Amino acid sequence: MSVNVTIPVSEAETLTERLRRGNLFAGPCPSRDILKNVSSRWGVLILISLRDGTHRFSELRRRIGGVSEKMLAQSLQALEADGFVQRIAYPVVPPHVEYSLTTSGEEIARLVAALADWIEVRVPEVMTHRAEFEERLQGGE
Amino acid sequence: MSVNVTIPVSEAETLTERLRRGNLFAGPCPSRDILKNVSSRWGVLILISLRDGTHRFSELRRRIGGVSEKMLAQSLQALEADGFVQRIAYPVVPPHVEYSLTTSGEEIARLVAALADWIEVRVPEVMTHRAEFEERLQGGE
DNA sequence: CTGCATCCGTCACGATACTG
DNA sequence: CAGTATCGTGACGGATGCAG
Repeated sequence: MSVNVTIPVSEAETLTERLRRGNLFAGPCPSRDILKNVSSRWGVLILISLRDGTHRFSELRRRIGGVSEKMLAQSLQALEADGFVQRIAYPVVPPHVEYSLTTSGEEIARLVAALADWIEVRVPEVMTHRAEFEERLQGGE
Repeated sequence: MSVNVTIPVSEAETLTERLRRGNLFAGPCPSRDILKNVSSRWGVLILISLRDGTHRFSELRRRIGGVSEKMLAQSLQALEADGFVQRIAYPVVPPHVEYSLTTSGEEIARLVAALADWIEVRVPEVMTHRAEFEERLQGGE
């Protein structure tokens, strides 16, 4: 369970540099897994969805277009295990389960949402660039 | 090539809300692809690596632990097509190719790096939480 | 050195059916 | 309603060989 990783530290050692405990550039570092859960196809959308409060399983399922029950449950569990999502199950029938962000979940969701916002705003430019890029491939060959 | 997507707009319409052109929550929106390239296993590390300047193919390969030639080339091309990475090939032998961030690449790399930094710092807490979570599963069953 | 092409194993993912 | 179990497919990703 050790996560000690040697990292190169320059003379100009910043604050986050001193606090950094993982190293994404080292292959077997657990930070890779964490990033994977958070930045996965459905992980991103779950985190963003939960930013506006508590939601039930079926609400999330409806909100997130194209997600299957299996993947939603799986992704939610991964985020719960990492401590980003809190799950509360009320022992009633029919079942009632609520999902919300933990404190650290809110923090990381903020960063993820910033990335998502940037992308959604820039979709047109990127698509244009993609078209030009592929056009250049045609002409160049 | 149309990317028009209807999005719900509340009365409190923010700035990014008005500029938003894509919708990650709609299944077939191209924003999903963009996010995928950027937040992919190797895309993240490439963007972060290029933040400190221009690098050659083999430099990136060495720096990013565990990446294969194939995936590095593939990921770089995806990022180039989307306009985040600029590729300059010098017509010499042996070949010499340099990769760097475009302006929009720098912007998105900043956001990705913020996410990565946050994760690397929190690796220990998350690992602890994971252990406790799995322990609870044992005891609860 | 920097790729591209090919083969091939793995596993992520979706569809479906079933349980509490 | 909120999952779990099972199965089948396809995409992802690694290894190797080759070209410019």
